[in-house]
Amino acid sequence: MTLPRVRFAPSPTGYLHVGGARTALFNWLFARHTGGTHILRIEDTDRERSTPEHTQVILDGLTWLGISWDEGPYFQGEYAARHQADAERLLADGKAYRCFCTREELDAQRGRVEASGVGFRYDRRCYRLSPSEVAERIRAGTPSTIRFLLQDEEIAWEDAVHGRISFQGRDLDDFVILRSDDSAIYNLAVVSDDIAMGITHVIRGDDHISNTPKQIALYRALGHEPPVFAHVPMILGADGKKLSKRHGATAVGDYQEQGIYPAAMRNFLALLGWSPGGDREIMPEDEMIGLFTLDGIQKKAAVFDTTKLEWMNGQYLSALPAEEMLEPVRRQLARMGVVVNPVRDLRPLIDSVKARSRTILHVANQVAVRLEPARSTPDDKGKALIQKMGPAFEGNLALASAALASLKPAQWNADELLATLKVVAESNKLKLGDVMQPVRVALTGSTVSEPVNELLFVVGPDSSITTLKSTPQRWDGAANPK
RNA sequence: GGCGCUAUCGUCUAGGGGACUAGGACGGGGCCCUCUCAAGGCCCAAACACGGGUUCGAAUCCCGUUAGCGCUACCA
Repeated sequence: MTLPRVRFAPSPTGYLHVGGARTALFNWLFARHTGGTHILRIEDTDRERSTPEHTQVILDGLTWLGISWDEGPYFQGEYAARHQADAERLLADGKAYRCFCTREELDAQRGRVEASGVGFRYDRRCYRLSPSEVAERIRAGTPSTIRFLLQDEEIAWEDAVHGRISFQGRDLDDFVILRSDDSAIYNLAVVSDDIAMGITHVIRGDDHISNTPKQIALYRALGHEPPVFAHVPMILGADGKKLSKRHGATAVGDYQEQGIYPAAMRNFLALLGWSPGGDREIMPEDEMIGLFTLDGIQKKAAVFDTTKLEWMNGQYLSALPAEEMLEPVRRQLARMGVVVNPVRDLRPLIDSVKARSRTILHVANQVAVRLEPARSTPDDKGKALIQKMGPAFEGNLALASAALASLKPAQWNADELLATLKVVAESNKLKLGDVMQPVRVALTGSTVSEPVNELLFVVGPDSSITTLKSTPQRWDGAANPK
């Protein structure tokens, strides 16, 4: 048995859309699961809209997601000669014919037919031209396209995700396969390339279902068996409409910017329209590959739920060694204008905040505050606490900072810090929280953080004490509203 | 309009004729833990679109209706 050969075939006319990324992911997963070959083919035949920049964005996006390819990238534009030869072979075999209708004529025909409330199909007027008429027009240099002569017969296939799908030839059009400038139309180019590249399984979006009967007809006319088709469902926005820019982030680059970790994105995308069965959610790469099958693919379109993506990202971040997010965190800090001493080890800071973060951005924000606590400002809950405690906020803060200031450098560790704060609370007949919370808010601006003793440890003695002491002045307005 | 695809909690899904009092996850609500929060644990609310069949029995099979989506170019 020959190993499967699959391809991801994006057109470089925009960024890498999450829908495209998921199609790529399914192709890749299928290839890795079966030991087959994953081919990347850039469909750049739309010269108007295709750019090398877009190609690069797609390549970068796939790489970021950890989706690799074994062959390519091939560029469809390089196979124009073969496409043309295939079209002419069809013409010679009587399976296609020249059409001299102009765009304007066709638009007019279409307008008339659609006005009468029926679906438009080309009326084959050029197919009825006599050989001498055709020859005459060619001699006169009349531009022509080549149209495929579609037989009136049932065209059906066993779709790997939908089961049997069938179309009637009479519902389809004699579609153009070669433009008047001799360049191939999508359906021909795809079939020609898929045949040439030995593609065995075509895994692509649902929106191609209606192209499939035309492509099957082309395969047969060209003398080849069609591959297995697997049409994967679309990805929708929260309103149930096709995902588009209106919905906010739709490019994988956007999620990279927002601090999503690639493995989490990949895991989330895999589960959008595919399920291994049972309750599996968070899956390492090798397990996903082991479990992936085409019949685990959903028929129904899926809504992209950003909240669940962020939850999943948080799960990944919590489990990720700080080491592995060092680079993205550093990049983000630089973007925020936080100056970091190159020898400073950021890992303990990352470890202390990652469990409370859903994105790399959250991690970086919290690391920044721990690096420079003086940049903290109270958030809403922080302000509420300050108000609620009144003068006790500053008072307790002073008690805590005095005690902490008396600690020797060697005592600045989580255990000693906790013990010290407990002593402050007990000797002043305060609840632990009444001491802890002001410290936490002063250092971070937030009522949420790692345990306060760990926070102090990670911020360090000098920075902690300076910040604690300066906070009442720093926040004069916030601490004494109105 | 024509053709096609789809239909289980708000969302992602499990489910392949009896195991369904329809399971899990996100989100929501509550409790526990705790200096706070996150994580974690426990609990609650929340769905088989509708109508007909087939069958002893249907979320599961068939038909229809409705709704949503896709395609309907010398775009891909």
